[in-house]
Amino acid sequence: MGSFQSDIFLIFVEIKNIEMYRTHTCGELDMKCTGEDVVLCGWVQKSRDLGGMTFVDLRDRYGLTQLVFNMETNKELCERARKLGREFVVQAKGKVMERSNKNLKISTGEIEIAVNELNILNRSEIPPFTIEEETDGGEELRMKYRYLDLRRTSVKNNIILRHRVSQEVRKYMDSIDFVEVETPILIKSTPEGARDFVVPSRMQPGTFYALPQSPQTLKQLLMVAGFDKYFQIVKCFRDEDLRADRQPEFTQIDCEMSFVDRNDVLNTFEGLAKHLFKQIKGIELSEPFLRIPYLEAMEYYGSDKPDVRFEMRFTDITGTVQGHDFVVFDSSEYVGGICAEGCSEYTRKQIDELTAFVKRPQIGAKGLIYVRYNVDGTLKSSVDKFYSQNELLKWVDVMTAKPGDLMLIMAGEKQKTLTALCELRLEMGSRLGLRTKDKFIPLWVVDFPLLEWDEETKRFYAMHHPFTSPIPEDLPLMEKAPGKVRANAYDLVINGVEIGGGSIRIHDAAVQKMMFKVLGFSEKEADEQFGFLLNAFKFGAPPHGGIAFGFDRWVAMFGGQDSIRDFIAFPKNNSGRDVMLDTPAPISGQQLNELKLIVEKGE
RNA sequence: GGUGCGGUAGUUCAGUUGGUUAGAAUAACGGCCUGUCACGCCGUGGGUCGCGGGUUCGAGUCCCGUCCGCACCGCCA
Repeated sequence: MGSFQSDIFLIFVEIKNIEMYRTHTCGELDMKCTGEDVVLCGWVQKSRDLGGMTFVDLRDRYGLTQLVFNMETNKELCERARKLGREFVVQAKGKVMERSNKNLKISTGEIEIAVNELNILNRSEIPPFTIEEETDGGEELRMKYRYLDLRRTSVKNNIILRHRVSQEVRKYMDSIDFVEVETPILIKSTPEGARDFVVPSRMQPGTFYALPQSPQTLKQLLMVAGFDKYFQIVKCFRDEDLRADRQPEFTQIDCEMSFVDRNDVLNTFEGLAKHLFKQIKGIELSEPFLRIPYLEAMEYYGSDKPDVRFEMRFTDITGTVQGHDFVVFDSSEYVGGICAEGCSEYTRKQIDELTAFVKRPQIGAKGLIYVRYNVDGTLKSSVDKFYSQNELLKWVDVMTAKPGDLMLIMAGEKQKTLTALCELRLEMGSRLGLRTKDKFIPLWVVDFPLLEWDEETKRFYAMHHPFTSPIPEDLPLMEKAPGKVRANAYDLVINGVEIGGGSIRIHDAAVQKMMFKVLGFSEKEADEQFGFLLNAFKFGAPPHGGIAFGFDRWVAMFGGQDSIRDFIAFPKNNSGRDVMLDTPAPISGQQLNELKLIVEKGE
């Protein structure tokens, strides 16, 4: 007790005597500064006590600078330096000196500070994990002490990268006349889409705000208001289960424009994407981005977000292979395959691995058939019993295989098989090293279906949202074949990651009415849920459309990682908890009373 | 809601078929050391084997339940 208090007193005295905390950061001194008197502040990364002298690595946001203490020059100071613990906060005054032994691994490695005054600004407990690049800390511990984790270079750099991207977004959007407008966080719950987070109202007990899943309707109202180019970097909330690339609160670059068609929107935001790639990654994407229709993406890649860094498209060989008494193929709705270049020498073991891969419960394929197209032109397959070499040669033709290739084939119900082939294709892409982190191929997926049929509730749901406009030429189909109507919608996909999506919206009251009808909303229900929007559309809504980008994902992609978690300062864990804040948590009885809420106890 | 993997020293992990006092590395602490930068050398302390129950002469190890973490499926307009 006594010693703790005297420590406080000591620190207090030291702080009082400080006139200027620091003259430089720990990342900026070099040989040009030798001889200068400097003052540095930072955290003790590590100290190395060699007996006669002691080295201390001082760290701040900018880098690492070595402090040196010598028993011969100043015994008392050197002994104090020896007692510094990890993560102590100190101020060091001294002279910049050239090192006799240089460390070329760090930018300040040619110099060191010969310290003549050392002030301990604050002490630290022993950190629960090492604050180093190769930390010994596990995920959970790092999240609990996230403020310590954020001291580590890689996590810190991710957060700085995020800052840089947001700055570049604002710079670019401003340069093309977009206005950033903040929209409210306490809004209204809507039935469609993801589950809402809700906030109880105290003033009107029994009623609730909802947090926005996106500012969709609000940005449309801004279009009615005449802000013809709007954007916002904005938090969105969805109460759904988490993934490595999904957090319950996440950030979007939300954009909307008036008097535009699809091309205008795609071109504008291709511009933004190119700007970011240039500024952040130094990559010049000069070609226009590829555009492929949804149906084509599904047919050739089995996914609405294909990774097109490599080809390996699917070939439908149903017609070629059926009718040879091979019951697996004959009874299948779809038989398709991919051709893995140069893999004909795959061993039995490797093929078994792939078979096990597609049979995993998550993929659920029944099996995998292979055809080796050997370099000598012969063919070896797992279905040799049913197909002659001549028959197999037809497959080679259809799949445009070359000697040395390996054809991998799956069969079954079409949709399921395409999905399984998609996983197999990605796996082969990874195995062949075709999915390199430094290569970026953006792609617009267009012409999504407007509606999706749900078997459980026996009704259509909007694939995007209920304000997405149909492609004009499909409008006549709305009444008789709603499932066939294509939406004027688009996604930006980069390296198999859905980075953003949007659409041209409905601005015509009659079309909107038709849409609600197909979705099974009565006029009354539509009015209750979206009356504010429908009402606004009566007062001169301009034609408009827009897009929203997953900001966290985009930053993570620039940072070369699949998980967005380390690009968010304080993320939630797998089950939606903030383990640092220890929340969600119960609230007090008084709070519940004020809100007129009763919480049921137990299950 | 479901599937898989995991939970052992402050931390990251090992721990055989169920069998003596549960180990290693690292961190911490003490000592030695004048050019370290993953410093080196010597020494010391440190364990609710997630929690509860069961089987057994005996459980870190086997069984049941439960909690927590990670990845994935469902879900995410």
